[in-house]
Amino acid sequence: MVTIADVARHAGVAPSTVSYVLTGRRSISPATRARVEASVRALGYHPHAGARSLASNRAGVLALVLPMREGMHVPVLMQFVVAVANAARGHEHDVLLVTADQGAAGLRRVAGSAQVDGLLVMDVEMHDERVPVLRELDRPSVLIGYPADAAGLTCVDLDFAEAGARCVDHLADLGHRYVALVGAPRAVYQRDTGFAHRTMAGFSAAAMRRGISSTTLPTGTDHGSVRSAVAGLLERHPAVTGLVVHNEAALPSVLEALRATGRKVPDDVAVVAICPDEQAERLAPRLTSVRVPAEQLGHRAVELLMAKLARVAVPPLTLLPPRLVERSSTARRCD
Amino acid sequence: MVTIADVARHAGVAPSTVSYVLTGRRSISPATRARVEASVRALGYHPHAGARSLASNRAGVLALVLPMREGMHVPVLMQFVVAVANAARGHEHDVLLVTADQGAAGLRRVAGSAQVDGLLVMDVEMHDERVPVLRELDRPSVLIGYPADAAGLTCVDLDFAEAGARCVDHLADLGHRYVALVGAPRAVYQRDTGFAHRTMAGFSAAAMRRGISSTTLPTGTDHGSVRSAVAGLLERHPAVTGLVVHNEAALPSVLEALRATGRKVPDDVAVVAICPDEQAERLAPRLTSVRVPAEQLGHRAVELLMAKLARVAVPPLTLLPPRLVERSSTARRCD
DNA sequence: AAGGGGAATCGAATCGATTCGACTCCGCGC
DNA sequence: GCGCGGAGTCGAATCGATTCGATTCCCCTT
Repeated sequence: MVTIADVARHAGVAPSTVSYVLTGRRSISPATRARVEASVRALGYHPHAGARSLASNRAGVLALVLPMREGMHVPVLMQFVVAVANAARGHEHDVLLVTADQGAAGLRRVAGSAQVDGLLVMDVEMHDERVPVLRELDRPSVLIGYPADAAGLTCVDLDFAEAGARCVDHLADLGHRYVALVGAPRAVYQRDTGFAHRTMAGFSAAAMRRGISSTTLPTGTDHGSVRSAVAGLLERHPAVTGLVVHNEAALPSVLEALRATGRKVPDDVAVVAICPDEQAERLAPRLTSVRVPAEQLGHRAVELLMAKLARVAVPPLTLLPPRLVERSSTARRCD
Repeated sequence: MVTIADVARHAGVAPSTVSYVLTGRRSISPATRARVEASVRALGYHPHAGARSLASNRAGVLALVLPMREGMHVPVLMQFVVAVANAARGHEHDVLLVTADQGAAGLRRVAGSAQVDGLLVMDVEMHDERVPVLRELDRPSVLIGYPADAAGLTCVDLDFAEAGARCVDHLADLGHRYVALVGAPRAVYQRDTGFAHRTMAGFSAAAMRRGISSTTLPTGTDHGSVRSAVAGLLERHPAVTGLVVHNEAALPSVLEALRATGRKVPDDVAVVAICPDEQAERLAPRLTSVRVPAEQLGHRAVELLMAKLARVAVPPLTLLPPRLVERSSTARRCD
């Protein structure tokens, strides 16, 4: 292995000088800088990560705590992971994967062993056992999603309440008087997940505000159950003309189910989805949707974490504003 | 931070003794062991990862190089990632994410800085720029998928050629005389990806062997293009009665397209998919399929890497045998 | 000409674990 | 009774960077 001493010898300087060239923490004459950089390249020097972390008390690694539970839409999750990895690389950091099934102990382990400088935690529940642990850790963290008690934490999320409301407003503006929310699987609500609750709350509140009728139903992800759920909904509430779908995995089946009952989109029933743009583009018809900005969320989460690492103050809660994009699954309603 | 010296003092022993208790590399009297373990718990001691890696020359971390390119099916990929993370934890290792867009330089960086003990590389192409780099690195690696020249490497993969053949055999056994392969997006073939080629080769060879007609077509992933591709296929080759689909993302659209042309599955056209079991179970009708054993592959890859780290010899190529599960999308054909 | 000050560099201490050699007991065999 | 060997423990060297004074040198001011 090539060490900093080897580079120093090769360049004819002290090891500390090499270090200062590399970290830029002290001024270095252009001549020396050039000589050292040449030696680094000539020898193919990479600083030893362990030694660096020991001496500098910085690991150059962020922990990303993955959720692995029922009802999460995997492609969205993956977009997020990749966005985080890229953003982290932009700040000279790598990403260590921690699976959620390691629970709070996993957080303690990676933080306690100084393996990571900070933590990103996804899919936080309203009452999450990991939240108190994060508070007591000596390392900064950023949550994606936010728990009931977010005091002392830094959270990022899409403003799901506003997203639900936007969908209703859009439908109401188009003349719909009765709308339904086709939501996440029941399990997601049962385990008290913030984003599902908030969407529902925003949806219902907006319907009240606009004075239109609304109903909601949780939905599974397999074709059969989605189909029968949608059919049941339309049977019980035949006046429903607008659907808000917050369940990425069920989207194709929802459209199929509408087709099967002979309803045309958007003429008989309008559909607004909360899902990533690519998915909205890929289905037929192309869906009016509020995008889930996984990429942005990941990016922002890393920015916030880096700021905390640099001891810069950050807002406790960052809610990204939802953006609704109109496509072919909604149209003005002429009653 | 609690150090090993703190633990040693608390337990009334030398730091080295604490280390031996923790690593088990020398014999320790039961009494001392108990005392040290109690102190470790009492103080909440976690060894400093950097210090450990510096002293022992082992990082306790594996690199996982993620593909991030067109045509990969994300849920399968994610299954794989999680399987790797869990398997690694089972061997006291963590997983560091390296995105493929960092290319060979990324590998050099994480290996050169001793950040990881070994590397897992996914989605290897036939002529992959990373392969020569892996050969020259001083750290062991395992590839998922295998390149044209696999000399000196360790590779794991599903036996895709055999998988393609199994599908054909199954259809031939049921009496089909004309089968088609609905494959990956054209881009996947163009960039010379092993698994797509091998499936196709196995498919075609088996058709020859069984003396039945066959045709193949690459397919996109968006609804419209899949639909027209399938419609076109059936128009040009009306005698086709069996479809082998090796394109997870296109599956729902393929079924839809068949329905749209008025063909019944399995009565008019039989369908065999190469996809994860859950997906086969989730669609309507439930699909006869050869499973893509992402979980097993990840697990096996980690096992192989750990063996190499322990300097145990391992086979250069591990091909997992495909398993075909019969479901409702194929049935005996009575001509 | 003396002295102040900043830029550039060096040397040595430091981070926290692992590991090797050495030392102390103790029991056993002869 | 002496020596031998193994079990158990300790002490010190070591891993490879960072970082904090300290030092040198030069320029500029007064």
